[in-house]
Amino acid sequence: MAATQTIADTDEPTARQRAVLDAVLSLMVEEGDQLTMTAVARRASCSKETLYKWFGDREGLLAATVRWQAARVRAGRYDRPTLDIATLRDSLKGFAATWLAVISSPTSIALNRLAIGHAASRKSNLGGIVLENGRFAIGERLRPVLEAGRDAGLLAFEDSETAFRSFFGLVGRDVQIRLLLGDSLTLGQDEIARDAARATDQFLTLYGRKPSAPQA
Amino acid sequence: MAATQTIADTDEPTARQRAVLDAVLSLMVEEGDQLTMTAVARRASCSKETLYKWFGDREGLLAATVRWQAARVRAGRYDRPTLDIATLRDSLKGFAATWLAVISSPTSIALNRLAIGHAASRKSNLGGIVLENGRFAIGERLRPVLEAGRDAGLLAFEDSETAFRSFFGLVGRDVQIRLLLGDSLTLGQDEIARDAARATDQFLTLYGRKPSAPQA
DNA sequence: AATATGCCGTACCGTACGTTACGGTTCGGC
DNA sequence: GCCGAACCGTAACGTACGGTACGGCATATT
Repeated sequence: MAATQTIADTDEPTARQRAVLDAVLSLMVEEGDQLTMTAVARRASCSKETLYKWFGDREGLLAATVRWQAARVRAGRYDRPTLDIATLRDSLKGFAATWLAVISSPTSIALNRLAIGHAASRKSNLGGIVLENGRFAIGERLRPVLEAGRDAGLLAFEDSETAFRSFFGLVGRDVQIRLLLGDSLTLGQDEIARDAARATDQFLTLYGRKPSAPQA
Repeated sequence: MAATQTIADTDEPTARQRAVLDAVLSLMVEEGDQLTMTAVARRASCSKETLYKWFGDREGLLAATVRWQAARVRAGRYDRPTLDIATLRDSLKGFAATWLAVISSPTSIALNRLAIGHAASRKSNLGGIVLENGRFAIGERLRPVLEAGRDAGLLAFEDSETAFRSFFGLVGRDVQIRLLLGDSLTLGQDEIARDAARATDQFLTLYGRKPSAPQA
């Protein structure tokens, strides 16, 4: 290793390296297919030699890109779980809207396409990284909210994971798969807000405390 | 043109051609990545020249494969919409179970991965074909059931498409995206049946006539 | 000033793969 | 039994791309 600038899986990328990763993202979004090392080098105005020194190989570059984008998305923080139904509803709506905005963003679409393509061949963990930082990360962050809601007597469910998965389905519906397959589906700000509210209402209908407890 | 056996987009493939397409499917499922023309020819015990004569080029071969698999899945027929709640519930459960079985099958996963990978580059309509024969086909087939349920006073919704999308979300949840990204999620027969029943119950809770009408 | 380091730009290498071409074989029609 | 069409197996071609090597430049260090 010595003093080389090789970026390890855990290191923070430098500013220049982040610029390179942004170039990868922009190229992914615009060209989709043409994500070649030469194209990246040209877009980022760096040499291929530098790419290989920093990221090892193509896989390493892609993995670093996924992590970089994940770190950026993760930036949004969430408030403490609260005790009244209005705040709970707002929290859920916020989660839903954020999630819809993420999965409908061109960056997320391109990244997921890439990871899904690589999931076909075993030798690569891009899919795992995307799952870990997408689907599972949001699940982990929503869980305390759901459990706080249950503790406050606002929600009723046995397993928070199962409850979350229903919420996930009500929010996302067919949006992600349609976008991934190239359907021209556009979600504006107002549409996202409306869908988030609808999904939240439906979730509260299913798992709220007022009506009789659902679930077999 | 002349008497060549070139298969057009609308033609039915011959038995031998279907065998070739099955070889493509098996190769896709097993190898994922290694879907090369040479590998297909070897697996199908045919010459590459024949592949090109029959399917034009690689794109044509893949498109024919998608259509072939779609035709096979479409084989399942569905009964007439009925008028009592028990039959409606059974119809919905049947749809849900079928859909879960499809999206969790190795063939569907491999096919969707391929189509998603190709959706990144514009010049290909594999994604459109998959959408048309998957998501949209099932939507079209479920719609008469939903509308019959509404006409019979069992369901309440303004837009059958919107209602269907909620059903779609409640059934699929995070299953498809997790499988596409390589998550090791296995759905057995009993699990599918349980999930289908749960999703149907939840859908009926949201859109059934008995409780107050939901939806803003 | 001299040397070293880090990086850009580009040329280069090896390989994988889509596509084409061709010789040999099987088979239906005459 | 002969002819042509269809098809198999394989070799060959062209290209695209991952990865490497190298010359030049700019900045930092001594």
